[in-house]
Amino acid sequence: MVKIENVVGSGSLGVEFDLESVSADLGSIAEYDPDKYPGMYLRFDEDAPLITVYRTGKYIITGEDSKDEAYSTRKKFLHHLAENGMISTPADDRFQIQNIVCTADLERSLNLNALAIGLGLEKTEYEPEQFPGLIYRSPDFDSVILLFASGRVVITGSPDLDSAEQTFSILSHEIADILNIN
DNA sequence: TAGTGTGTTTCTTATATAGGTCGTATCC
DNA sequence: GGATACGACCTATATAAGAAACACACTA
Repeated sequence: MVKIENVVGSGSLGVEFDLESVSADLGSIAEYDPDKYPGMYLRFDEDAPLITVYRTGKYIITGEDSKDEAYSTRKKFLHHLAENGMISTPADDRFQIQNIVCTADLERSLNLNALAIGLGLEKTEYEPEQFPGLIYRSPDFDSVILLFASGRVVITGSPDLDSAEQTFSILSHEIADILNIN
């Protein structure tokens, strides 16, 4: 079972913003400190996902746990800008999901040293002194996989859930083969 | 050598994972 | 004061974005 933990999407509104005045107009939902970072942060609620808006009109949505919710947040964001007269509607913002972070569980503990050898040393990085997880990069996948001794798995870099599920399925079979051989 | 131009790196945000370290709090 | 417990934060991964700070190459 692959579960989405974070979705990152980006778009471009094709208009330039004066972030100083935009943040002043939007009030408490906006946070802008150009000395700290050139982007303006926008959050509709305390636990809501974060929207980072740039001077060029480009923006990033992070912190959603599904693709649909990311699109829903984008819709709310565009509606809010239109309501405040900052953009015209309908806006063609070329919004795209860029990255999905997923977790999964192999439901068995793993010997990461053995797994690094089995999966191929050229495709894996495992330095437990530096980081407790094994990093697996296969040319067969779009994404990068982090494997932990507990059997928990993090899949990151996927453009969609189908791709992450496919990656996890292939990985599960590869690991099963390795463990059966050993 | 100084100035300019280009390219690279770092910063920030979200999120899971887990081991290690560090600081703070509580108890004896 | 010492021991233990707990939380926070660091490490790494992907991804977008813009700006600043660098490093390096080239020309005058």
